[in-house]
Amino acid sequence: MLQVPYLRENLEAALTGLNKRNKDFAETVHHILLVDEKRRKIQNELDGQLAEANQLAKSIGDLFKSGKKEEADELKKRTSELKESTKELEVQLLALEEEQKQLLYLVPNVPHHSVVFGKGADENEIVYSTGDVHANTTNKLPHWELCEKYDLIDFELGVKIAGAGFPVYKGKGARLQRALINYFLDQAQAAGYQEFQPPHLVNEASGYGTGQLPDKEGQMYHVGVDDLYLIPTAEVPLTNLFRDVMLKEEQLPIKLTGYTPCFRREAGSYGKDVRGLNRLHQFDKVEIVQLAHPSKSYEHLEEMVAHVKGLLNQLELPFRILRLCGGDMGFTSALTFDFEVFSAAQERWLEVSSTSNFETFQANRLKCRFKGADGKSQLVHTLNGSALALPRIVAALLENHQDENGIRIPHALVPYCGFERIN
RNA sequence: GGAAAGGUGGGUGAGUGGCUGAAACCAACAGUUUGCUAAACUGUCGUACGGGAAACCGUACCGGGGGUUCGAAUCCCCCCCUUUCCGCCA
Repeated sequence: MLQVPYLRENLEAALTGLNKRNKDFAETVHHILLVDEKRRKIQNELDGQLAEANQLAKSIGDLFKSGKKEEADELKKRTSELKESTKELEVQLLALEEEQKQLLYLVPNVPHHSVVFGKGADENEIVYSTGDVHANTTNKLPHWELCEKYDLIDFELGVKIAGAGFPVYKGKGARLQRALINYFLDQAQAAGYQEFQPPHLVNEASGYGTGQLPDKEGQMYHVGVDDLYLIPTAEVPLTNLFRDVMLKEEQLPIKLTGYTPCFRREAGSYGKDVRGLNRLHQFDKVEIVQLAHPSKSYEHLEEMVAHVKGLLNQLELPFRILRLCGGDMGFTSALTFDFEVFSAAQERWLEVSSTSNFETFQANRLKCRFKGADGKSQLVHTLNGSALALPRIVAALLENHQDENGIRIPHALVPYCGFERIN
């Protein structure tokens, strides 16, 4: 969430930025500042009364010790008065703090200056593209047919075991999954990311830390008996490793990677969006995460974008990079680049990575800070990106690299697969 | 799941009602000494919020919440977590 002092001192800039999201937050922000003003006033008053009570308690103690019981009793009258009024002020203060917090949960991150105003996905800017994607679309089978033809993935079996959206990978299909995971992890490691294997279930505090709670509660599977959530992305456990942590400036940037399955309820999705591998309840993903110095975070974002770009080039897939407009950007993000691969048979773009800088928005909830040279603590910037999400990559690989003799495995992947062709 | 012990600052750990925001040690940082390293010595060394231009001052925080008291890390109640033993088990 946004920091109140930031809003207080940069009100105009914040509102101008928020306007790019095609929604008006002015009222909420002003409300926050109003509550903040009240809050500070009450705290000031409360602190004064508590200070007096502390003084009195000391005096009473001293008087007791020197046997002046009557004088002590006299002072006690005042303390009981104070006790009542401080109690009342405390209730007010807590209510204001809670109100402020609830209001802050409603306000998304302020978009970066490079983000344009836009109503939705149609207005995203294409900042990179590999060229004419429609040149290679004749006689292509959709990946779900290829999966059946070459016995790679059994969607029906998945329905039997769990339900729609839980595919069963078989034979070379399963091997391809494992190859992609290893390939992505190796590439991340080569780029300086330390590999982690985090838990796949997380507690409520972690959900709040990265912003899935309270906004997107319905997207996560919740294990009621133990009050745990299945992770929708490795971002959640990986970023939360640094919840409530005070770092040293020289530790930055911290670069993490991890493979995890991801679980998403995807309630309300239907039609061609959920066909085959397009949208699943469980899928595999390798994530990269960075905790960065605020003055360097946009350089690191560029670096992450370049990393993902490299992966897609190595997989020999047609793709494009979008800079999301304000209306399409996620709640917690300040700047997001989406990567979309072109699916040759479906002839549509499939999102395979979303790489974002959250600036201090997550760090504020996480309380992940570092101490600068001046000895003052400040919030880190958090960034993350998929590198990459598997299912749509698999869909694109199958559809784009198919020919009459089967499916060609890109060179980079052959050592990981142990075969050059699926047929 | 049953039983017991315990949760204090970056770490170890003292602290059973006021002199404790918290001893001591370690780590860290700055300085002195030193041919270099090491050692030794001196000093600094929690976080958040509020007030202030600043120096600084105030308040809160010893797992979380509530209570007793003029006054709580310390006493009482509830909850959470961790560790150990037993049971179960990949």
